[in-house]
Amino acid sequence: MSQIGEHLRELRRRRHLGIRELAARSGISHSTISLIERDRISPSVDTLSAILDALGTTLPGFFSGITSVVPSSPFYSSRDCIEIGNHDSISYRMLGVNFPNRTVLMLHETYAPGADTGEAFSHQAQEAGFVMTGAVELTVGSESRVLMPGDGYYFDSRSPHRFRNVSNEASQIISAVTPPTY
Amino acid sequence: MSQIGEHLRELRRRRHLGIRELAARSGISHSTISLIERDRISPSVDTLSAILDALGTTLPGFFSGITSVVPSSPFYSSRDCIEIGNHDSISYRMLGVNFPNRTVLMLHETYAPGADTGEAFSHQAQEAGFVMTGAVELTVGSESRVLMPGDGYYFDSRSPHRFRNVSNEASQIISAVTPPTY
DNA sequence: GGCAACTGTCTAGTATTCTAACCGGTGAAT
DNA sequence: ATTCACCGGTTAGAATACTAGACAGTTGCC
Repeated sequence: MSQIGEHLRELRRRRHLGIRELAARSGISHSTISLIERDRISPSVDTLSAILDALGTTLPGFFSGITSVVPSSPFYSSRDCIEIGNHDSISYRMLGVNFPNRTVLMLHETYAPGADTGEAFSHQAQEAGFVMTGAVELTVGSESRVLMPGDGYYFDSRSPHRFRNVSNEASQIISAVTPPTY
Repeated sequence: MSQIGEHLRELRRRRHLGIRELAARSGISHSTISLIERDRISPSVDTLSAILDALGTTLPGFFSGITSVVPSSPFYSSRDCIEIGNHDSISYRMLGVNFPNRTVLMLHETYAPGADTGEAFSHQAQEAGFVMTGAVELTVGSESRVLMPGDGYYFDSRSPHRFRNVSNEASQIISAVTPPTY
């Protein structure tokens, strides 16, 4: 929304390009670019991608350069941690909701007895965590192991992985994923 | 962009969320999400951002580039977590010792009653953590607060910060720092 | 067998982005 | 001072994203 227009305009100016010239190179009309740069419209990903192409940039590069200037409070009480799981048998409570340019996804995970994530496949990221309560069977690739409180894990998320609560009480894990693609 | 839909669908499935549930949380209609996931339309940045918000992800995280890493053994029992603290009153037990190209420093921190880190500056990084037991007074910049079990924090490590155990029992924190500037 | 509560897809209509053409302003050459 | 070339901004109309609601398939309960 906000910084996109400003950021785009700066990228263009840095290359000493006019709006019309950028339009010609990207195949997007100059009026559209003008509107985007002044935050009058929110471009589609296709449109933005075409423009960035002409600037020699990429979508990841573009968004990694955006930094919010809004400072947020460093403290998060229990109720500030928003739920991003499916509520039923598995709870994922996320930390740092409004943190600008968050680079790590920190979670407080709670699994009901018998809860199972099912197999999840490659997202390019790294995952680490400690088991706090209960007992969790973690499968990564073809390996499997039951982790007890105090134990932990660290694996590349590109390997298919799966968590299963094998205790008869709630299992809790504190985990971190970076980049926060989960 | 063809892989956007597939990527988005996988993110959603990984959380065991239905299209309708995600729609309700993001404020975007379920039909739109369906169309995006099947690459029938190219979402506007606003729309995509709203959806990613509900998934606990960010635009930079979503578009972040591909890094290939060869995984080692993903499991770490308690005794595999090496101590990097000073052993006296503060313990820092690190996860993923020999993980190649580690991008996050995951710690199990234990503070004896009264233990105090003193004021610390750090390199550019981000820190997040959950308090598990005890009570910890955290000071970041000029702000200070006592965090109880279940509470957490997330701040930019460039701000001077300090941890102090204000309970009469051991306080434990599970934390993550990225990049692992240690 | 229903019936209810899900799942994801499809369609008709609305809202928004995007384009083409036009607008006034600047500066340089004649 | 006119003309020309360029700049970015504005605006109807075309193209596309987005929404509400209907549809079919699946699961599970009675």
